[in-house]
Amino acid sequence: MPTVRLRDVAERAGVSVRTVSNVVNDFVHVAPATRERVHRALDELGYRPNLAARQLRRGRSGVISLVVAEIDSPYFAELAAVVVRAAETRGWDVHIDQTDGDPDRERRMLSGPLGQQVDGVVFSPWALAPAELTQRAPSIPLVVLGERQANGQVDHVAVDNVAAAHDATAHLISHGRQRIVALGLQPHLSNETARLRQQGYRDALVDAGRSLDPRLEVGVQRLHRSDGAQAVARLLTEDVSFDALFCFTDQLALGAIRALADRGLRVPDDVAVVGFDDIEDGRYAVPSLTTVAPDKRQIADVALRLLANRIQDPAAPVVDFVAAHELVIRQSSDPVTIYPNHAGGS
Amino acid sequence: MPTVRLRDVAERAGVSVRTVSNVVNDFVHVAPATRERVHRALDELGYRPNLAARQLRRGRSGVISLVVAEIDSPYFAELAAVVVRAAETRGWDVHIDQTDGDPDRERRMLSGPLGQQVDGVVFSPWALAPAELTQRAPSIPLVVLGERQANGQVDHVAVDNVAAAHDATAHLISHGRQRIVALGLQPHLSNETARLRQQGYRDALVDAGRSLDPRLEVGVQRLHRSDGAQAVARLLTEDVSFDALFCFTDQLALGAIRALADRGLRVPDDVAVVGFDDIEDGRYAVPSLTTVAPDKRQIADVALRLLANRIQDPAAPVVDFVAAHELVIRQSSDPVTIYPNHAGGS
DNA sequence: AGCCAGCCTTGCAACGTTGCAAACTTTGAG
DNA sequence: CTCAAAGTTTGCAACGTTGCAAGGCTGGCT
Repeated sequence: MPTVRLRDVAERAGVSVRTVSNVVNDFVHVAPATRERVHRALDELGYRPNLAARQLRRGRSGVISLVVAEIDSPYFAELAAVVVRAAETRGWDVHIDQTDGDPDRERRMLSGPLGQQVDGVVFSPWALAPAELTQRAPSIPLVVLGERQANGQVDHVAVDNVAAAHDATAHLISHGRQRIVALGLQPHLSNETARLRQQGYRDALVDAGRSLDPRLEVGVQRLHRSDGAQAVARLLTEDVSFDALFCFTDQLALGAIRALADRGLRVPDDVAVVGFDDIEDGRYAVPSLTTVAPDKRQIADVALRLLANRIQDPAAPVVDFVAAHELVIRQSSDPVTIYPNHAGGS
Repeated sequence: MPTVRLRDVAERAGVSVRTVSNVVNDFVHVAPATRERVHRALDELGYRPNLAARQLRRGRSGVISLVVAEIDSPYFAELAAVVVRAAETRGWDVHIDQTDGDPDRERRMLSGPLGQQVDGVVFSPWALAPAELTQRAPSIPLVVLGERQANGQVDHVAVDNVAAAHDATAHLISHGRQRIVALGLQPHLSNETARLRQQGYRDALVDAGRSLDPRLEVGVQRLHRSDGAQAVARLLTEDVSFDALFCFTDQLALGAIRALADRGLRVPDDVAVVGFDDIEDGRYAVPSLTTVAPDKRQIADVALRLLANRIQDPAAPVVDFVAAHELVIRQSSDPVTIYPNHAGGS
């Protein structure tokens, strides 16, 4: 496979290297005849620009990095898919990095994954405290997803977690549920998202004149289905009574439903379940899962727009964007619902 | 953010640029004292190598590309996660590309995604005929996942799809199922995988002395849950009678289960369901999903090993590796099963 | 005819790194 | 004490591209 360089094309077309470069980059002021000739040589030789050289010269790579905890978590996978598609329209390539929710790895990513290889980072923190984010920010254009950082020093896109959790909880209350569990605290991590959802849950209970019961606030190690299943199993073993679950992620909710089914408990008749994220699994689960649906498309679009701005003007004012969310009511919390929201392929 | 170059470090440490490079690359023959001094300068200035320059000079990027149809498909997401982790141990970064199952985009990826930016490609084709794969291969080290290409011209890792489909179908037969649907043909695509699974399905029926019924071989447009749900809905509308479904992917199976539940059909009592892929959703679905589980870890490990070999020696003999698979029996095909395979988080 | 403006093309240098091989220093053997 | 071998450090050039600015050419205007 002979690597074809501008020089090779130039020789073939009988022009200078610079002119070929001009054609490749669609510069003005190239005579149509020349352009034509160069294009032919380009095609014949199958030229493909060496991005390393281009980047070295231009100082830009056209690659951004998306940093998430784990790419095999459906929420992150779905988010990654929309980010990649949105990036395409901007001519960007996306490099996906996993941190496995490890604070150290998250920290390392902040100082720039891939060396100076990437022009910017879209970062979905999981275990890192907001303070750390702002502290490390300046080294590279950065947009943070989720969480919320008090002192707006970094561009940021997220749903209003407190309001969303409030909505979900209020929905359960309005359907007559008496003992609602909040499932998904992560006290061992600086997981701001979990904290905000807990806040919304409490607010809703207080607003409804209910009292808080610490036994109904349940922590998990991680956020997989197995954690949800185990947590519910524990609750049942410990004879904590409850008739509803507000799970901080859909994965937890699906695991929880699984565990309830194993114990012969019916959803939603015995226990109503609400999740968070609107992953595809939930739409097709049996019963289908009521959930808070963040507008992922919007999150991706806005994040990339902010990142583009930040790259262009590092001194631009910081933006804190609140993305839309919607409570999608399905079978798991509402016996009346038959089969809503069936459409929507991927 | 001042970009720190080798030169800056060299000045600070009072040595030549070349020596700093030697230290960074852990070359032999650097005096301990010098090494120490350079290391300090490195730390103090926070040097990070410019990978573009390094790649330009070395001709290697340390990045490989993983090309899949869609990253938000759980199977691909889970596969991507193991590939990324396996790559890490080799010091490689992984660039993930989506083709959306578009033949043109798959073709383009073959001629080298990202310019000459990547050292090799792990490619999971979906819509491309095997012939095309071998034809285009030589431009870049390549390992193909899934499918099967007749004339071993490309390194290749896959489960034995025929045998696996045979296992799944035979399992349903042995449980007394009479009319077994094969769900997931893709006649409009050159999808070899689907063809092989169909083959295994037919073989199993023939082996059991059953006759083939074309009405029980059902095609789908794509492989999402919605396609599975729609296909089942159609079958029921058209009054095709069946008591089992062998779905070519777990996603189809989960969609199918959803549709069956909507029509009041019980799984597995009325209809037994088997999927393929062993995605996490299936383990926690209600009922939990019987499935063919390819050894994803092994697939990723072997694929990267082959790729490393190929990069090192482009002329090495071609390897065709058959990865392990296992039929995991859960509730959806076996009323006796209570709650197997609960463990195993992600 | 002379001149200017605009169009088109080009050569040079530099981006930050490492391969190469030369040059210098130290060590040890004879 | 000399010389070779081994250890250590260095300058130069090149990887393929594009920014810069200069140069050549053409055509239109006076």
